[in-house]
Amino acid sequence: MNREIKVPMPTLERLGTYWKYLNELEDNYVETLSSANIETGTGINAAQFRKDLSYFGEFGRPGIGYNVHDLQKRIAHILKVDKVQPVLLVGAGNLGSALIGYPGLKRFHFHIVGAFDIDDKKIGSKLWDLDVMDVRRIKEANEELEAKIAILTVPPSAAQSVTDRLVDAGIKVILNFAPCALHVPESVLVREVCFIQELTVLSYHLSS
Amino acid sequence: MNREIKVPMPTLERLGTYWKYLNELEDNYVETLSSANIETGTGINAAQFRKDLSYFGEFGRPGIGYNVHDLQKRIAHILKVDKVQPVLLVGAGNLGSALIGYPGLKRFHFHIVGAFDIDDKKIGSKLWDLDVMDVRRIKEANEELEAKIAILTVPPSAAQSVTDRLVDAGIKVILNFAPCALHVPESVLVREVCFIQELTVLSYHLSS
DNA sequence: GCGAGGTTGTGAAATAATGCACAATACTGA
DNA sequence: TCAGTATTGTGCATTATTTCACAACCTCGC
Repeated sequence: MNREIKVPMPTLERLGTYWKYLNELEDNYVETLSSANIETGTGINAAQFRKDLSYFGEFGRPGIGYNVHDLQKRIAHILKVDKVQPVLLVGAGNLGSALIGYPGLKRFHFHIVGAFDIDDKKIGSKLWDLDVMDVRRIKEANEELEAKIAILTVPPSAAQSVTDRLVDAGIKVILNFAPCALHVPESVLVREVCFIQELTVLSYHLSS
Repeated sequence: MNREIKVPMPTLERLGTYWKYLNELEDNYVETLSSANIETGTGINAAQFRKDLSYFGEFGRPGIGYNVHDLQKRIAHILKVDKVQPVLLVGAGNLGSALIGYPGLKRFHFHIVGAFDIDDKKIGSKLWDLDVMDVRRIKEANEELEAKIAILTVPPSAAQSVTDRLVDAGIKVILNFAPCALHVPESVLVREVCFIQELTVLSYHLSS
């Protein structure tokens, strides 16, 4: 283990996979597992799993394996999902609405605590159990909500201006569903989710 | 250029980014660009862009750069998105509905031609302009539709059984939104889209 | 026609990620 | 107690990916 070296991005991404799998095992009352079980369950190489964990300390016992509950808790702590994470959602369209209704978010401790839009027709309406608020008041609203994470489901034309507001409102990381590159300060991290891009990769593999 | 060597996955993924960006430039009547422009516009290193293209041939002219329209067309051809790609969608819930209504799909030549569900209450209803069909009849339906691509937006508990049907119906690639690993034959390619995992990566970066 | 300035395509170097292999450790049963 | 079997954590070899650096090429203006 070595806390000084920065953790590779692929390791971080796999950590989420492990965590989801461990949650599933816990639900099924599995108490113990080995790295070989991880390989069977997730398709990720057993040595890779052990190496990934080694960035953060020691988690298992030689000859024994890992305790499912402990490992789940410790990975949750590393990923900062051991407590509820408040999340803002901007863009109350079809996709935004679908995300708010997505049961996985709550299950994994991401709670959408505020929904915003720029469209006067949407502002004030209900989206599930949330009131859609005016995106122009997002800074004000987030003084109370104190979210650091935002999900962006606006059309690409609005994405940059909304992003500027989010940064101003104290948002530190953004999950961007708009198919466009966002310009943010160094300190803010953006991850893109692009269905089109996923589909093009798949499309390429047809008949080749 | 070397057609014998298999193209790295990261290259393939970036190809989609280039293609989207080229479409945008075309819309803005830009005729010519250099690899340096790509770096500015997409954040991807200029040499990386040139190397990526080199897997498929020569595209630019030394001293000049690239023709936007030509490059767009040639990348579209490589990705097999130069013609309309028919797509099946299984799972007529919130997320499925949002995807059908997502304008980006049509714009980039992915046309959802059939929607399916297992729930009798949904079968027969309309989703936008599509009739929701019985997933048990998907093979039959796809004999006419001839889609090779499927999007899966069912709950994890149903994912594997639906996947088996999709494979049986001649689907070759699957975009999986269900948060679970799918078991498919060698010849079928699956890509996972997992919001939770994206959020955990972002969450990790809070305050570190 | 030629030099200056710009740009590609690509071999080679540098960097990053993965997977092997093994010492160290733990349990089980005879 | 000890042999046999299982499993971790990690150094190192391997493989994959990115980036550098430069020859080859193109245009323009004088």
